[in-house]
Amino acid sequence: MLQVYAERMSTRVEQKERTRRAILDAALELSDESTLAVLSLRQVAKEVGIVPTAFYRHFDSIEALGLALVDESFVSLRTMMRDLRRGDPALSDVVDRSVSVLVAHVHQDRAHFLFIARERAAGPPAVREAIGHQIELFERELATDLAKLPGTDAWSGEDLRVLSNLIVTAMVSTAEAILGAAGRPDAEKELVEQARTQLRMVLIGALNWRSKP
Amino acid sequence: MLQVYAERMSTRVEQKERTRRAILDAALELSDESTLAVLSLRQVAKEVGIVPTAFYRHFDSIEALGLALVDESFVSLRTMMRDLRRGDPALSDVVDRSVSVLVAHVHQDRAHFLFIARERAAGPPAVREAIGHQIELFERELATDLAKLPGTDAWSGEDLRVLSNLIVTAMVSTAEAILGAAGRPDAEKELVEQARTQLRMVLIGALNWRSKP
DNA sequence: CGTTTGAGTGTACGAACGTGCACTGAAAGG
DNA sequence: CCTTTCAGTGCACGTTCGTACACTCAAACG
Repeated sequence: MLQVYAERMSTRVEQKERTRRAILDAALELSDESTLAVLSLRQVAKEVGIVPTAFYRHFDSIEALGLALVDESFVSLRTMMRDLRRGDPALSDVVDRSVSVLVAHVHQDRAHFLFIARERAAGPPAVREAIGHQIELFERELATDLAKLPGTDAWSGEDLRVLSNLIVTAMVSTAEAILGAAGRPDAEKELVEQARTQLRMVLIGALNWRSKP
Repeated sequence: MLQVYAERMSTRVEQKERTRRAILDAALELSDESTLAVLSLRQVAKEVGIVPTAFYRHFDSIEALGLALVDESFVSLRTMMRDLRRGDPALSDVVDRSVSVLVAHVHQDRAHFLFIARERAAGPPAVREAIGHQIELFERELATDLAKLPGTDAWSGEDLRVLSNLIVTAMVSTAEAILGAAGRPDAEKELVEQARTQLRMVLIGALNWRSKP
């Protein structure tokens, strides 16, 4: 039953995985216009080239499909986080580098970012919850990273969490704005500059924290 | 034709306005579950108690209804802004007061805030655009208010705009979080405290701006 | 090599959708 | 008082939807 010596993927499961991928891709593409909530099983099936009922071989419902897309999207984001963590130099250029990495990933994984931005606010409750949970994990990771920076010794864990939330919120907003500025490089450039300035403002506030409570 | 001496509203237009209001209210209520995009004309009509085709006597489409709801929602927000501007004392308590006013208005106009939060990200393009435009106006108003505060003399208009955007972004995020924390007063209390801390951090950063560029 | 498995097919159904069209009847207007 | 206006009615249509059910047929299994 189980192919222990995986010399080659059996064609059966290969084909199933290929169809599953096609469904995920089609859903991602189709939900770019409007929302997951208005995405019909039949639309997806037609786009993929299968009969509607065959959809159930892969997902129980559109909502289950949505949860799979959330997981997939956040894999991209974790890659981004890893890129960000490569070398943690002084504060001097950490801002520029962070924003650059964010922008690069937004372009590279446009569909996933669009999906998250939309469904975060308007998706089915389960999807919204899943996204909220992932973002919360992000905030926690950022907090532990921030704790490693010099000058944060006297900070409480609570303050670190609050600061992380502020930064993540600002970055999410920046990502959404960049998505909305597609095809207008000048507008995007301005947004990038704005994000850098904001991040610097926040960091300056953070570094002066506790001294002026 | 025009009732110049408006002794009493004629019953005809009164009734029409009443139905229009009922449609707006029904749409607001129904779109709380899911999105405007999945809201059907027939659902709204049934909720209101009219026949589907009668809907067209008031709106051309669900999207037009959405635009009307955007206008209506931002009337609430402008009321909030006016409340905020009443007396502009020292920075000392401006933060606490601003957050309190925001929270009060979120509770008072819950449906409108929910509508804006959802449609901002997932509504029809025209609706998204209208919301984005209104938020931009907010940022501009906030920028002119900030310019009146002491200590901002050396600021460029650009920096003011960037700061306003950051603050508005944080407040929008706070409002969304509070909406999501309905019925959990402890969680809300924590969110309020977080918002206050964040606003203070940002203001400290702003006040030290230019000195540490 | 015969048997089992399961991804994908084909048909068919009832429900909900947007909208066109002809209508009614009471309030507003002259 | 007679006429016009128009919010709301009632019906009918073609589409799209989710899903049930019985099926095929090739790969995988033993």
